[in-house]
Amino acid sequence: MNEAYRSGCPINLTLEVLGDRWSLIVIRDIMFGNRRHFRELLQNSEEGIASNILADRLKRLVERGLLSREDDPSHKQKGIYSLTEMSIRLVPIFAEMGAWGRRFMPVSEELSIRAQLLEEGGRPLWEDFMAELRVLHLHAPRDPGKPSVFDRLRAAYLEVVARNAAAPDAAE
Amino acid sequence: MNEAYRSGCPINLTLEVLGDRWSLIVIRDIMFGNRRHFRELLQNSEEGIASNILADRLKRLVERGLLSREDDPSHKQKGIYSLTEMSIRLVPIFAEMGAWGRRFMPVSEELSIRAQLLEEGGRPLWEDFMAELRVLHLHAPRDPGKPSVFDRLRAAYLEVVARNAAAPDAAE
DNA sequence: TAAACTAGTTGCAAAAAGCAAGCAGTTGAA
DNA sequence: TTCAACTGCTTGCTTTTTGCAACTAGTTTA
Repeated sequence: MNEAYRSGCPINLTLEVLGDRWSLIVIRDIMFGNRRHFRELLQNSEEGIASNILADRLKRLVERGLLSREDDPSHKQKGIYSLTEMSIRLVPIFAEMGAWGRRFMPVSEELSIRAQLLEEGGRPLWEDFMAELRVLHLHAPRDPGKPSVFDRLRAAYLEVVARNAAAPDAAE
Repeated sequence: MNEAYRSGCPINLTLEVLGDRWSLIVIRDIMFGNRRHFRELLQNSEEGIASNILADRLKRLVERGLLSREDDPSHKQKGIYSLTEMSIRLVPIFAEMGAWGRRFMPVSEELSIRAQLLEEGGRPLWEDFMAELRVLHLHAPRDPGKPSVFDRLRAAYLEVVARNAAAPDAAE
């Protein structure tokens, strides 16, 4: 439990907590896909995470304050994983990573539409999105006037999926 | 050499290239510390990277287009590693990671002063810094009017180091 | 009451990271 | 001209992490 960090550099410390192949993927699925249970995270995983690694990452992320876990009142075995302020504040990093990936990597259209919207919306949209994640995950009061960024991102994604299902030759 | 990616998600693809414990550390040292040779990267490494891992990462990053390597004309054995446009565009990610690390992790004052300046300067400063990295690494023509962001970051760092050397009890 | 579903475990193989030492070629000073 | 120091790595070995597949104990639903 005694964590000795390699250095006090903020980039290094961020990397020590998030710099592996799965931690950010798990947080991404909770954040953008609203997957809150173990099975949802396991079975809907685009990248196919293994159950032992998912279990390990969830445990580690809870220990380190990036996620919280509560029992689901509707099912004695289910746990509900939620973002914390610490992970909600990763939104700008996700947005920048998405923008970079879109520019330099062979992304698919379907999976990059959300990154595009986040990039185009810029910091004001990120702030709205973070406020909304606080409603979803931290029981913050909902701002009645605001349209949902979360829903907008999901709708855009589903629209692309539907369009590509209709004309599968144009996919990717 | 046949790279099969786990998915076409931009965040995943970024993670597949940079999501390990050392790649971004190496790029950080080249970018902010202007370390251009193998030995410089090895011996001045704050985190103590091993030589075999450094060799492997340099090779991988060159293969993947994040660094380029040229022979140093002044020494037959030396290679000079440079950033590419692909890695220069990581500046916003570094800035956001630095800001996040400063907020949530136990950073040291000395090593976080640059992150603080980048955060305060915002995107306009990042753009200036990227322009300057293009001069240093891509042989872009220097803009004569601009004061150097790189020098400013370094000066701020050295100032903190000097201050803490004078009053070592206040050091983190 | 049995099938299906829940959150994980367990055991083992493969890959990656980490450590310490070594190496062939190059340079610069005596 | 010779030798120590320096160059970018490499090698051999151990430890840690990842990945795969099967399995488990308890819970819910039909």
